Amino acid sequence: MTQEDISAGASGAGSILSAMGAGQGGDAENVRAFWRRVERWPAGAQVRQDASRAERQLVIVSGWACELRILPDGRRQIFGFLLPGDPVDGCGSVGSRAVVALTRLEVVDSGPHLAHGCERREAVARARHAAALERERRLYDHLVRMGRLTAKERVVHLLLELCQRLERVGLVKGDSFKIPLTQEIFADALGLSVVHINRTLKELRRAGSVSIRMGTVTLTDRSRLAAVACYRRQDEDAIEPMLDRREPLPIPHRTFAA
Amino acid sequence: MTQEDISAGASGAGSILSAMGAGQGGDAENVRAFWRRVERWPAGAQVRQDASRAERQLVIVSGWACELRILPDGRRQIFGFLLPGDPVDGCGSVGSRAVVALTRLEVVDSGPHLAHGCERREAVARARHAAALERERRLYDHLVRMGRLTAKERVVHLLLELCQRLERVGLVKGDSFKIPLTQEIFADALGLSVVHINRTLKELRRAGSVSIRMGTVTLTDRSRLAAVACYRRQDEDAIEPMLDRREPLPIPHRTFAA
DNA sequence: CGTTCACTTGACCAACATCAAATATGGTGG
DNA sequence: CCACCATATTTGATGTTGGTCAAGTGAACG
Repeated sequence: MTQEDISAGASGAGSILSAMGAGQGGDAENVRAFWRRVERWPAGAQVRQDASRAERQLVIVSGWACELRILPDGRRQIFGFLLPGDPVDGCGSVGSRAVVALTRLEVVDSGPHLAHGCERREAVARARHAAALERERRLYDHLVRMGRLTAKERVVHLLLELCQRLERVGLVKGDSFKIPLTQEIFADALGLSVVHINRTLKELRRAGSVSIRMGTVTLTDRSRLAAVACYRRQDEDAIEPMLDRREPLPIPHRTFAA
Repeated sequence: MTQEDISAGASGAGSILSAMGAGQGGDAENVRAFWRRVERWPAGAQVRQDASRAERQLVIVSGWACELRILPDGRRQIFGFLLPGDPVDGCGSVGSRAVVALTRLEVVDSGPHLAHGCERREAVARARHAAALERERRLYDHLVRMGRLTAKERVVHLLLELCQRLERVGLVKGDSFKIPLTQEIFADALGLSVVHINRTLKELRRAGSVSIRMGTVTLTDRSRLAAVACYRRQDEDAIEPMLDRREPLPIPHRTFAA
């Protein structure tokens, strides 16, 4: 896959990395200092957030990771994927989930940029905050996927999300992008079995809307796909249309008594 | 249900409300000022977080609410329940979900306590941060429920969560507590149909482990229930046992090529 | 070349959804 | 206190989605 392809352009506009001055905008000295601080993790490694240094705030430069939990009996649930430009930590959710590298990973610590007196402090803080909001929104989306969407919808919905996120960091070419995921990982993310993921992909492929082969995904008619999968892009969220039914929620109007 | 029952003791130790000095510990004058600022919402109302006043930070004093989203075709997904002592907003997740009151609701704004110079500032900020961490953890739990647990496990797991949270604010008597929820709301939270929720509850009742009647839930052997539902209490989370399989995650070790 | 890992397929089964109707339950107005 | 009504809960019959088991295929890597 060439790690280079995946990392290329990861410092897209608005991301934490660009706020740190890693992109083309920064002066050469700054960029060199940036890369000197990059850490690398092998695929499969568990990325630990050293609790003793709370101000440490890792950001992914290249590669993919995922957040997950494994139940005592072996069942796995993946909570989401971390892409280039994403911060590794939530609000600091230590103990409630693990972060595992899915590919070779390059990360930097954005913590120093939050120190008093750093000229980029404001921009980095803003970018981090925006990223946290988006992350929360993604968790809601994921909840909707698993709670209320069918298998086909789930797959399309997730692919659309990944496509949109990768697009923002310049990792989508035309209608195609690469995902370093096995069908098994897909299954663990979407709460389905590998076999059923496989059949669902086959079905989507047959319908011509989605093609996944050798780690390259192509989404031909994204707006149509978005409609069938109830996908709502990140930039188009008003709270109003989220409840515009005559009957938002059947509120219990009975008074419970012992 | 007597709103009074539900609100009683809601300012348990460690909560935001107790940090604000609403409990028995505070002086009378403070408590009176606290109650003067309480706002009320009717059941079914959508609690809006006025975007123009970002520093507004509502906390529930009494009653239940839920966070949810409704899809264009009417499918509903509830993301979680908000109980007395909980802050209404996430990190400020405007637009990605709605908050709806499930009962009559009493809320206060903890924003003023975060102003510079307030003597309780530190304590309130700490409590808010702790609440945010817990909330994130609950989202993960919910994801696991819907992705990897069976219907029976989901119900038990959610009931255990609610029980533990209510216990912390003094709303559990013995093994029993009250929930102002219909089975339909339960279904929307757990991604199941009402009918199947009903049958699952019946089954649990028959097994003697759980009894739900008239809005009162009784969990007899909680530690056994926790075992069967893969429930992990909030206080016992180490990250280690979360991945202690020989094979944490099958990492794609094949290099995808176009 | 054999081994390993991922993907694919078929046969069968269980969990859960859907549809429709009956039966509580509690609130309300007489 | 009773009859009535709207809401919730419960149940049965039936269909669909997705899981499980097992076996086979295909591609990379040593």
